[in-house]
This record gives sequence, C-alpha cells and structure tokens, in this order.
Amino acid sequence: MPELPEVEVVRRGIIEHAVGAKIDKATVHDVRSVRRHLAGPTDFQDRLTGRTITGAERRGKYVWLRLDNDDAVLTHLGMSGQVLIQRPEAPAQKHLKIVFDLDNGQQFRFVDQRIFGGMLVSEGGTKLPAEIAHIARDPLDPEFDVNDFAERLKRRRTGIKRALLDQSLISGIGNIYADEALWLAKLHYARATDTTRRPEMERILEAARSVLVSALGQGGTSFDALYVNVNGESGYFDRSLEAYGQEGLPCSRCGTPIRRDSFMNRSAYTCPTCQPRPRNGRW
DNA sequence: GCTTGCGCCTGAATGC
DNA sequence: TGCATTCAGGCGCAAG
Repeated sequence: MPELPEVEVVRRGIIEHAVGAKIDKATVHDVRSVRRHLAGPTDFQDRLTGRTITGAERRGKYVWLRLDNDDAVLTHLGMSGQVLIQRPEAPAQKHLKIVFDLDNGQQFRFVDQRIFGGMLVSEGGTKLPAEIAHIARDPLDPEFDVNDFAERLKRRRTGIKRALLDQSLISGIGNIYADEALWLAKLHYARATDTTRRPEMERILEAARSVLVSALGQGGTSFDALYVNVNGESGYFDRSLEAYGQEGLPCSRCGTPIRRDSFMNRSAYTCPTCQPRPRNGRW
C-alpha cells in the first residue's frame, strides 16, 4: 500500500512528466473516485479542461497538482491507488478510474482497485487545499514543529500508536511504519501519551524519520522515464521489516518471537521483550 | 473538543 | 471443488 515515500515518488514523477502540460480532456470512469468532489463528476471534468499543470505538492499522504487558475487537484491514493503517466495507446488498466489527456502526448492515469483513494478539485487550493488544512506536517517536513507536537501529544489521553496514526497530529505514518518506528524506539503501542516523557517522544520521532527516510531511499529507485511508479507496493517491503507482519519470527535484537495483537480492528506487532506492555497503557 | 468505532471496497487467503 | 467468510488498510464521519 502506498505510504508517504510512495506519495513523494509520485509527486516527483508528476513534476518531471506532467508539469507544464495542458489538460486537453479529463475523463472520470468511475464516479466513486470523485465522491469527495461534491459538485459531481461533470463539474470535475469541466473545471480541468484547458487548465495547465504548474506544479505538484504534498502534505502527508496527499498530493495535489497546482493549476494555472489557482485551483488544485487533490489526490489521495488510499490503499491501492496508483498514478501513471503513459501513452494513450497503452492498454487500459483494470481499475482505471480517471484519465487526463495531456497536450504533451501523455496521459495522466489514476488507477485504484479498492477505491479508498480519490480526487477532487479544490478551489484556490494551490498553496494548501482547504480540504486538508487539518492534516499535520510529516516528520520529514522542515517546518515540522517538535515543540508543538510534544505539547499536543501530552494533552492526548490515548496510546502512542493511535496518536501516531492520527494525521491531524503527525502525518505520513501508517500502520506498518508505526509498528516499525515503535519497534525501533523500543516502546509499546499502548504507552499512554500523557505520560510519555520528552526523551521518549524524541526517540519516537527519530525512529519515524529513520523508517521514512530509509523507505524513501528505496522508493526512489523504482521509477523510470515514462512510468511514474506507484506499483502499489512500498519500497520498504524490499528491505526486511523488523516487526510488522513478523509474527512468530525472532526479534532481530533479542530473539524473542514477535507478537501480533488485535488493535483498532487491525494488527499491532511488537517484541514482547524490547517493547514490554506498560502497566497503565491506553489503547 | 476530544476519543472511539464504523463503513467504505476488493481480492487473496482461509474455512467449511 | 466450490462457495462463504474473514481480513487488510487510510481516512472521514458520527456517536459517545
């Protein structure tokens, strides 16, 4: 599934292959992929026709195209979304949802199997679309404010993993990277946020940056000239995961079998030795 | 205002 | 073998 590093790869690919191009025609093949564009698919298409793409920006796992009239095309890949830049004659993908015919001879294609992702046009949204004003900066963002994050984390009455997954507090961290970061920081997911001390918090941030940077290094390798890669697989899967999905396998630090717990209707993987469950933990 | 849980969606994996 | 059920995941929204 696409995580922050893949989204960043998409952004770079768009800059390389689509910025400067005019959208001759926009076609919505599945209305569900524009369900967050409340004015509907026809309005979505009309607003894009004739517009020139002037840039691509990212906040967390959202990426948006800047248009020459100050509108923005906000995109989220969800669980299974891909952005491809291909020639029109390339065969249509099974789950092709939205196509922009560009005047540079290419097509911008949005493909999404599970339809958790989608696109919308945000009026005047080139700087930061209003629809995602609540999304916090990610820990790699130079303007990420550590003190502000620490303060808000302290005020929470919840567990640390829930907090890491809350995109309004810190963005770009999904279930996989949350588990990896917590393993690296040697903290249990149920650690209460209000009692987390500053050094622990900095350990978590450092760990989160580390997994993101490492994945970004991997993700960047899989993109070529005509294909803006988001193959639906994280580059991070290329290197071994330490905790996520490793149930029963020995922890690489201490050899204790990794444990899987049900958590928020999902999974949480921990090393029971390196990441002992806190006495007053919170879910 | 904050926290928690549901529902969206498909296909692979699993169970009977 | 074939059908039915479960699971995975990010995020918006509603309920508590």
